[in-house]
Amino acid sequence: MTTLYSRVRDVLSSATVAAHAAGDLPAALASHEVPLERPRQASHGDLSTNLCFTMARAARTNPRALAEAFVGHLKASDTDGLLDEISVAGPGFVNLRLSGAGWTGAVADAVRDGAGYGRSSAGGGERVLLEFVSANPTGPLHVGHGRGAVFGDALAQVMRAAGYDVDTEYYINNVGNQIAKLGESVWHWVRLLSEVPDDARDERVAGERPELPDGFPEDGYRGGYVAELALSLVRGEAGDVHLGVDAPSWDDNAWWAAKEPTRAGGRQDDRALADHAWRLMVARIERDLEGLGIAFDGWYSERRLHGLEPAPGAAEAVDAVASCVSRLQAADWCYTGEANDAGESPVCFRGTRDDVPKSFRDTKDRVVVRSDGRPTYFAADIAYHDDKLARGYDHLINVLGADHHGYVPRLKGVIHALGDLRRAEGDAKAERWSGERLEVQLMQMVALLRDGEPVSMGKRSGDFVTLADVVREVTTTSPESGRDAVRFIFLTRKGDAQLDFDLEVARKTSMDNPVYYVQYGHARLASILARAREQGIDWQVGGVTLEPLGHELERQLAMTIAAWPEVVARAARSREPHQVAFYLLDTCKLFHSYFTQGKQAGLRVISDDVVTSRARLTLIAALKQVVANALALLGVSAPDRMAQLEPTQTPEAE
RNA sequence: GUGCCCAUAGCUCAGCUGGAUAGAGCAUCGGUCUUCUAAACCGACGGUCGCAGGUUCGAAUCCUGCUGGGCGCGCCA
Repeated sequence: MTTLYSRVRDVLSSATVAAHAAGDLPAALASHEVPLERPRQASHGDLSTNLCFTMARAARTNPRALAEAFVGHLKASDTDGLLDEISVAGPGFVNLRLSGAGWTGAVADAVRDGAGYGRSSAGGGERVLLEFVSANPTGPLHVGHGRGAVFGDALAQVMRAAGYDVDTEYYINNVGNQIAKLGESVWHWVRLLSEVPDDARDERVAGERPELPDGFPEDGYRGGYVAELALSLVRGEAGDVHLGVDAPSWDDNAWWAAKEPTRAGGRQDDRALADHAWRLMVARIERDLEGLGIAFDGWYSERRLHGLEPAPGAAEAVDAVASCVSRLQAADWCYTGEANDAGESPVCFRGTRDDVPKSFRDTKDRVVVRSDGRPTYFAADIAYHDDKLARGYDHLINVLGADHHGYVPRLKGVIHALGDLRRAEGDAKAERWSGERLEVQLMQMVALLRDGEPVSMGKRSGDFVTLADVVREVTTTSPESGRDAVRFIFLTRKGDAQLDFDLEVARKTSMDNPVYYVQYGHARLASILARAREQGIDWQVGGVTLEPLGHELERQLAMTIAAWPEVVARAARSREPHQVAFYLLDTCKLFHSYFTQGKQAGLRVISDDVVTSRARLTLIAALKQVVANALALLGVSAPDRMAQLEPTQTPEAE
């Protein structure tokens, strides 16, 4: 499907071919290579290209002179009459003013393509695995996780629309010290609650910070959610769990004991408890994500990598971690490190090797298997990324919290090493494995505020405001509003700057909180079309002419519609879903302006002039389509109607 | 100590492979509803793009140094 931009690019492209043949331009450009942008100033035309600049730089000539020669070929290439005026401006811009037939074409494009308008094949079907959130299942999600979640989810949608083949995945860290600690914390609550009459239990665990049981570990998880979790276990709501009565010994990881029974470790009962605890947390995380409209294509269990459970559909568990480590060891990517006092040695990853490209060479070799034989988190991650690539993905994107940035080069070094290893093993599919295959999108921290005052978010302290709490609290006018507001707030800024999330601001329904501005725009567009239906004006008949469109604002609106496929492609390429959010704001601003002028200056969409009304209704329909498509990519609802509020009214507080 | 991210209007933020006179919203001030939703619109006010150099036809954007804020640098995950 062609778009206005692609049609104009075709014209420019063939003009470069003609100009090049005539010796007026140093090179010819393919259509997709032609730079095309909307000038900031309307007087500079509808579209503009600076292709003469880049060519002049390469050929070391004067861009202005190139432009003068180039425009001579444009008229002849414009066989469909898209261009009205062609001019050279400034140091070498070529400015284009489109003909009416040209710019109204964007309106027709949007109406024709409907929900598909804006989609493209720019991504070329590249298979991408997008991993995000992946929060440890030791507590509920907080707002920081929410930011990564919303970003990742919107990015997946945007990239899919731009022609990437994206799968999303959540990596469950259900192995290791933190899980053991969760199990231990739950155990203390279970022991306490077992001795409390059932009708008194609810009160005992109530609140964000219930009084801890005696003997609760200093570094345990203190949040009320742990008590709730224990309560559901005690009541058998989570299935049949055998509850131990003695204090557990988590010093050595229970999971390790299962793997290597010869080592001293936790008992079967304790493992069962930890196992139930993280599963319940994962279920809660999944529910909280659903509250934000987020569902993952896959959930990947770390236990699987350690051979503690089989892959879905597989008969037997495989210890991929051990396999990766031993193979890396054979290829000298891992080696036995210095022994500790007990004479036990760790295994280290040689991320400092000279043949690791400098940008992701590590400053220090890292332990993958501890001296006591237990693999580290890093070891599991090696196996995990090996598995990701082995599944056939061309490109891996990990959305991580900014506090993990030091980890990134190490991980890229690992992929480099795995590629080297796999090629040495004769794996033809590993031909292109390199550190560049992994891309990390860092999300900076979120500070939760209430009226400008910081709200504490420590997981261990128990003084905890969860993501679900936040969504619930910012819910204002409709059940979806909390989700919509939270998503839009996260998506109206880039991910690389820290973000203050103020609960009071998020509760407002004013322009402090622009999601409503955009939704109101959509509702207004919908109501115009509804009005047209009431009055029996059918704009969807054949032969509707767009010729009556001609007002400057209508031209700008059409050009905005024309830009939508470009916005999607660029947002996907640069991994910046916020560009879609700002596009929405710009588009709705233009529309609101048009609408108000219509009321005040005889530019009404629906008038006695049926031919003009039909043309304008088509424009409105195209706009509504574009706004709806953009909102869909962001996962924000597009209401056809919004309840009217009094101008100064703020929603009633709960 | 060392590495990464950030610094644009009073506040919150955009600014597209370097491009034309740096833009929104909020706040402040002043206007606009008998007619498709005033959750809207129009106007005014407001900037030495943290500081200092450099690269070039051209720098908020690229490079170097500095200042300030955040975050890493574990046989934690």
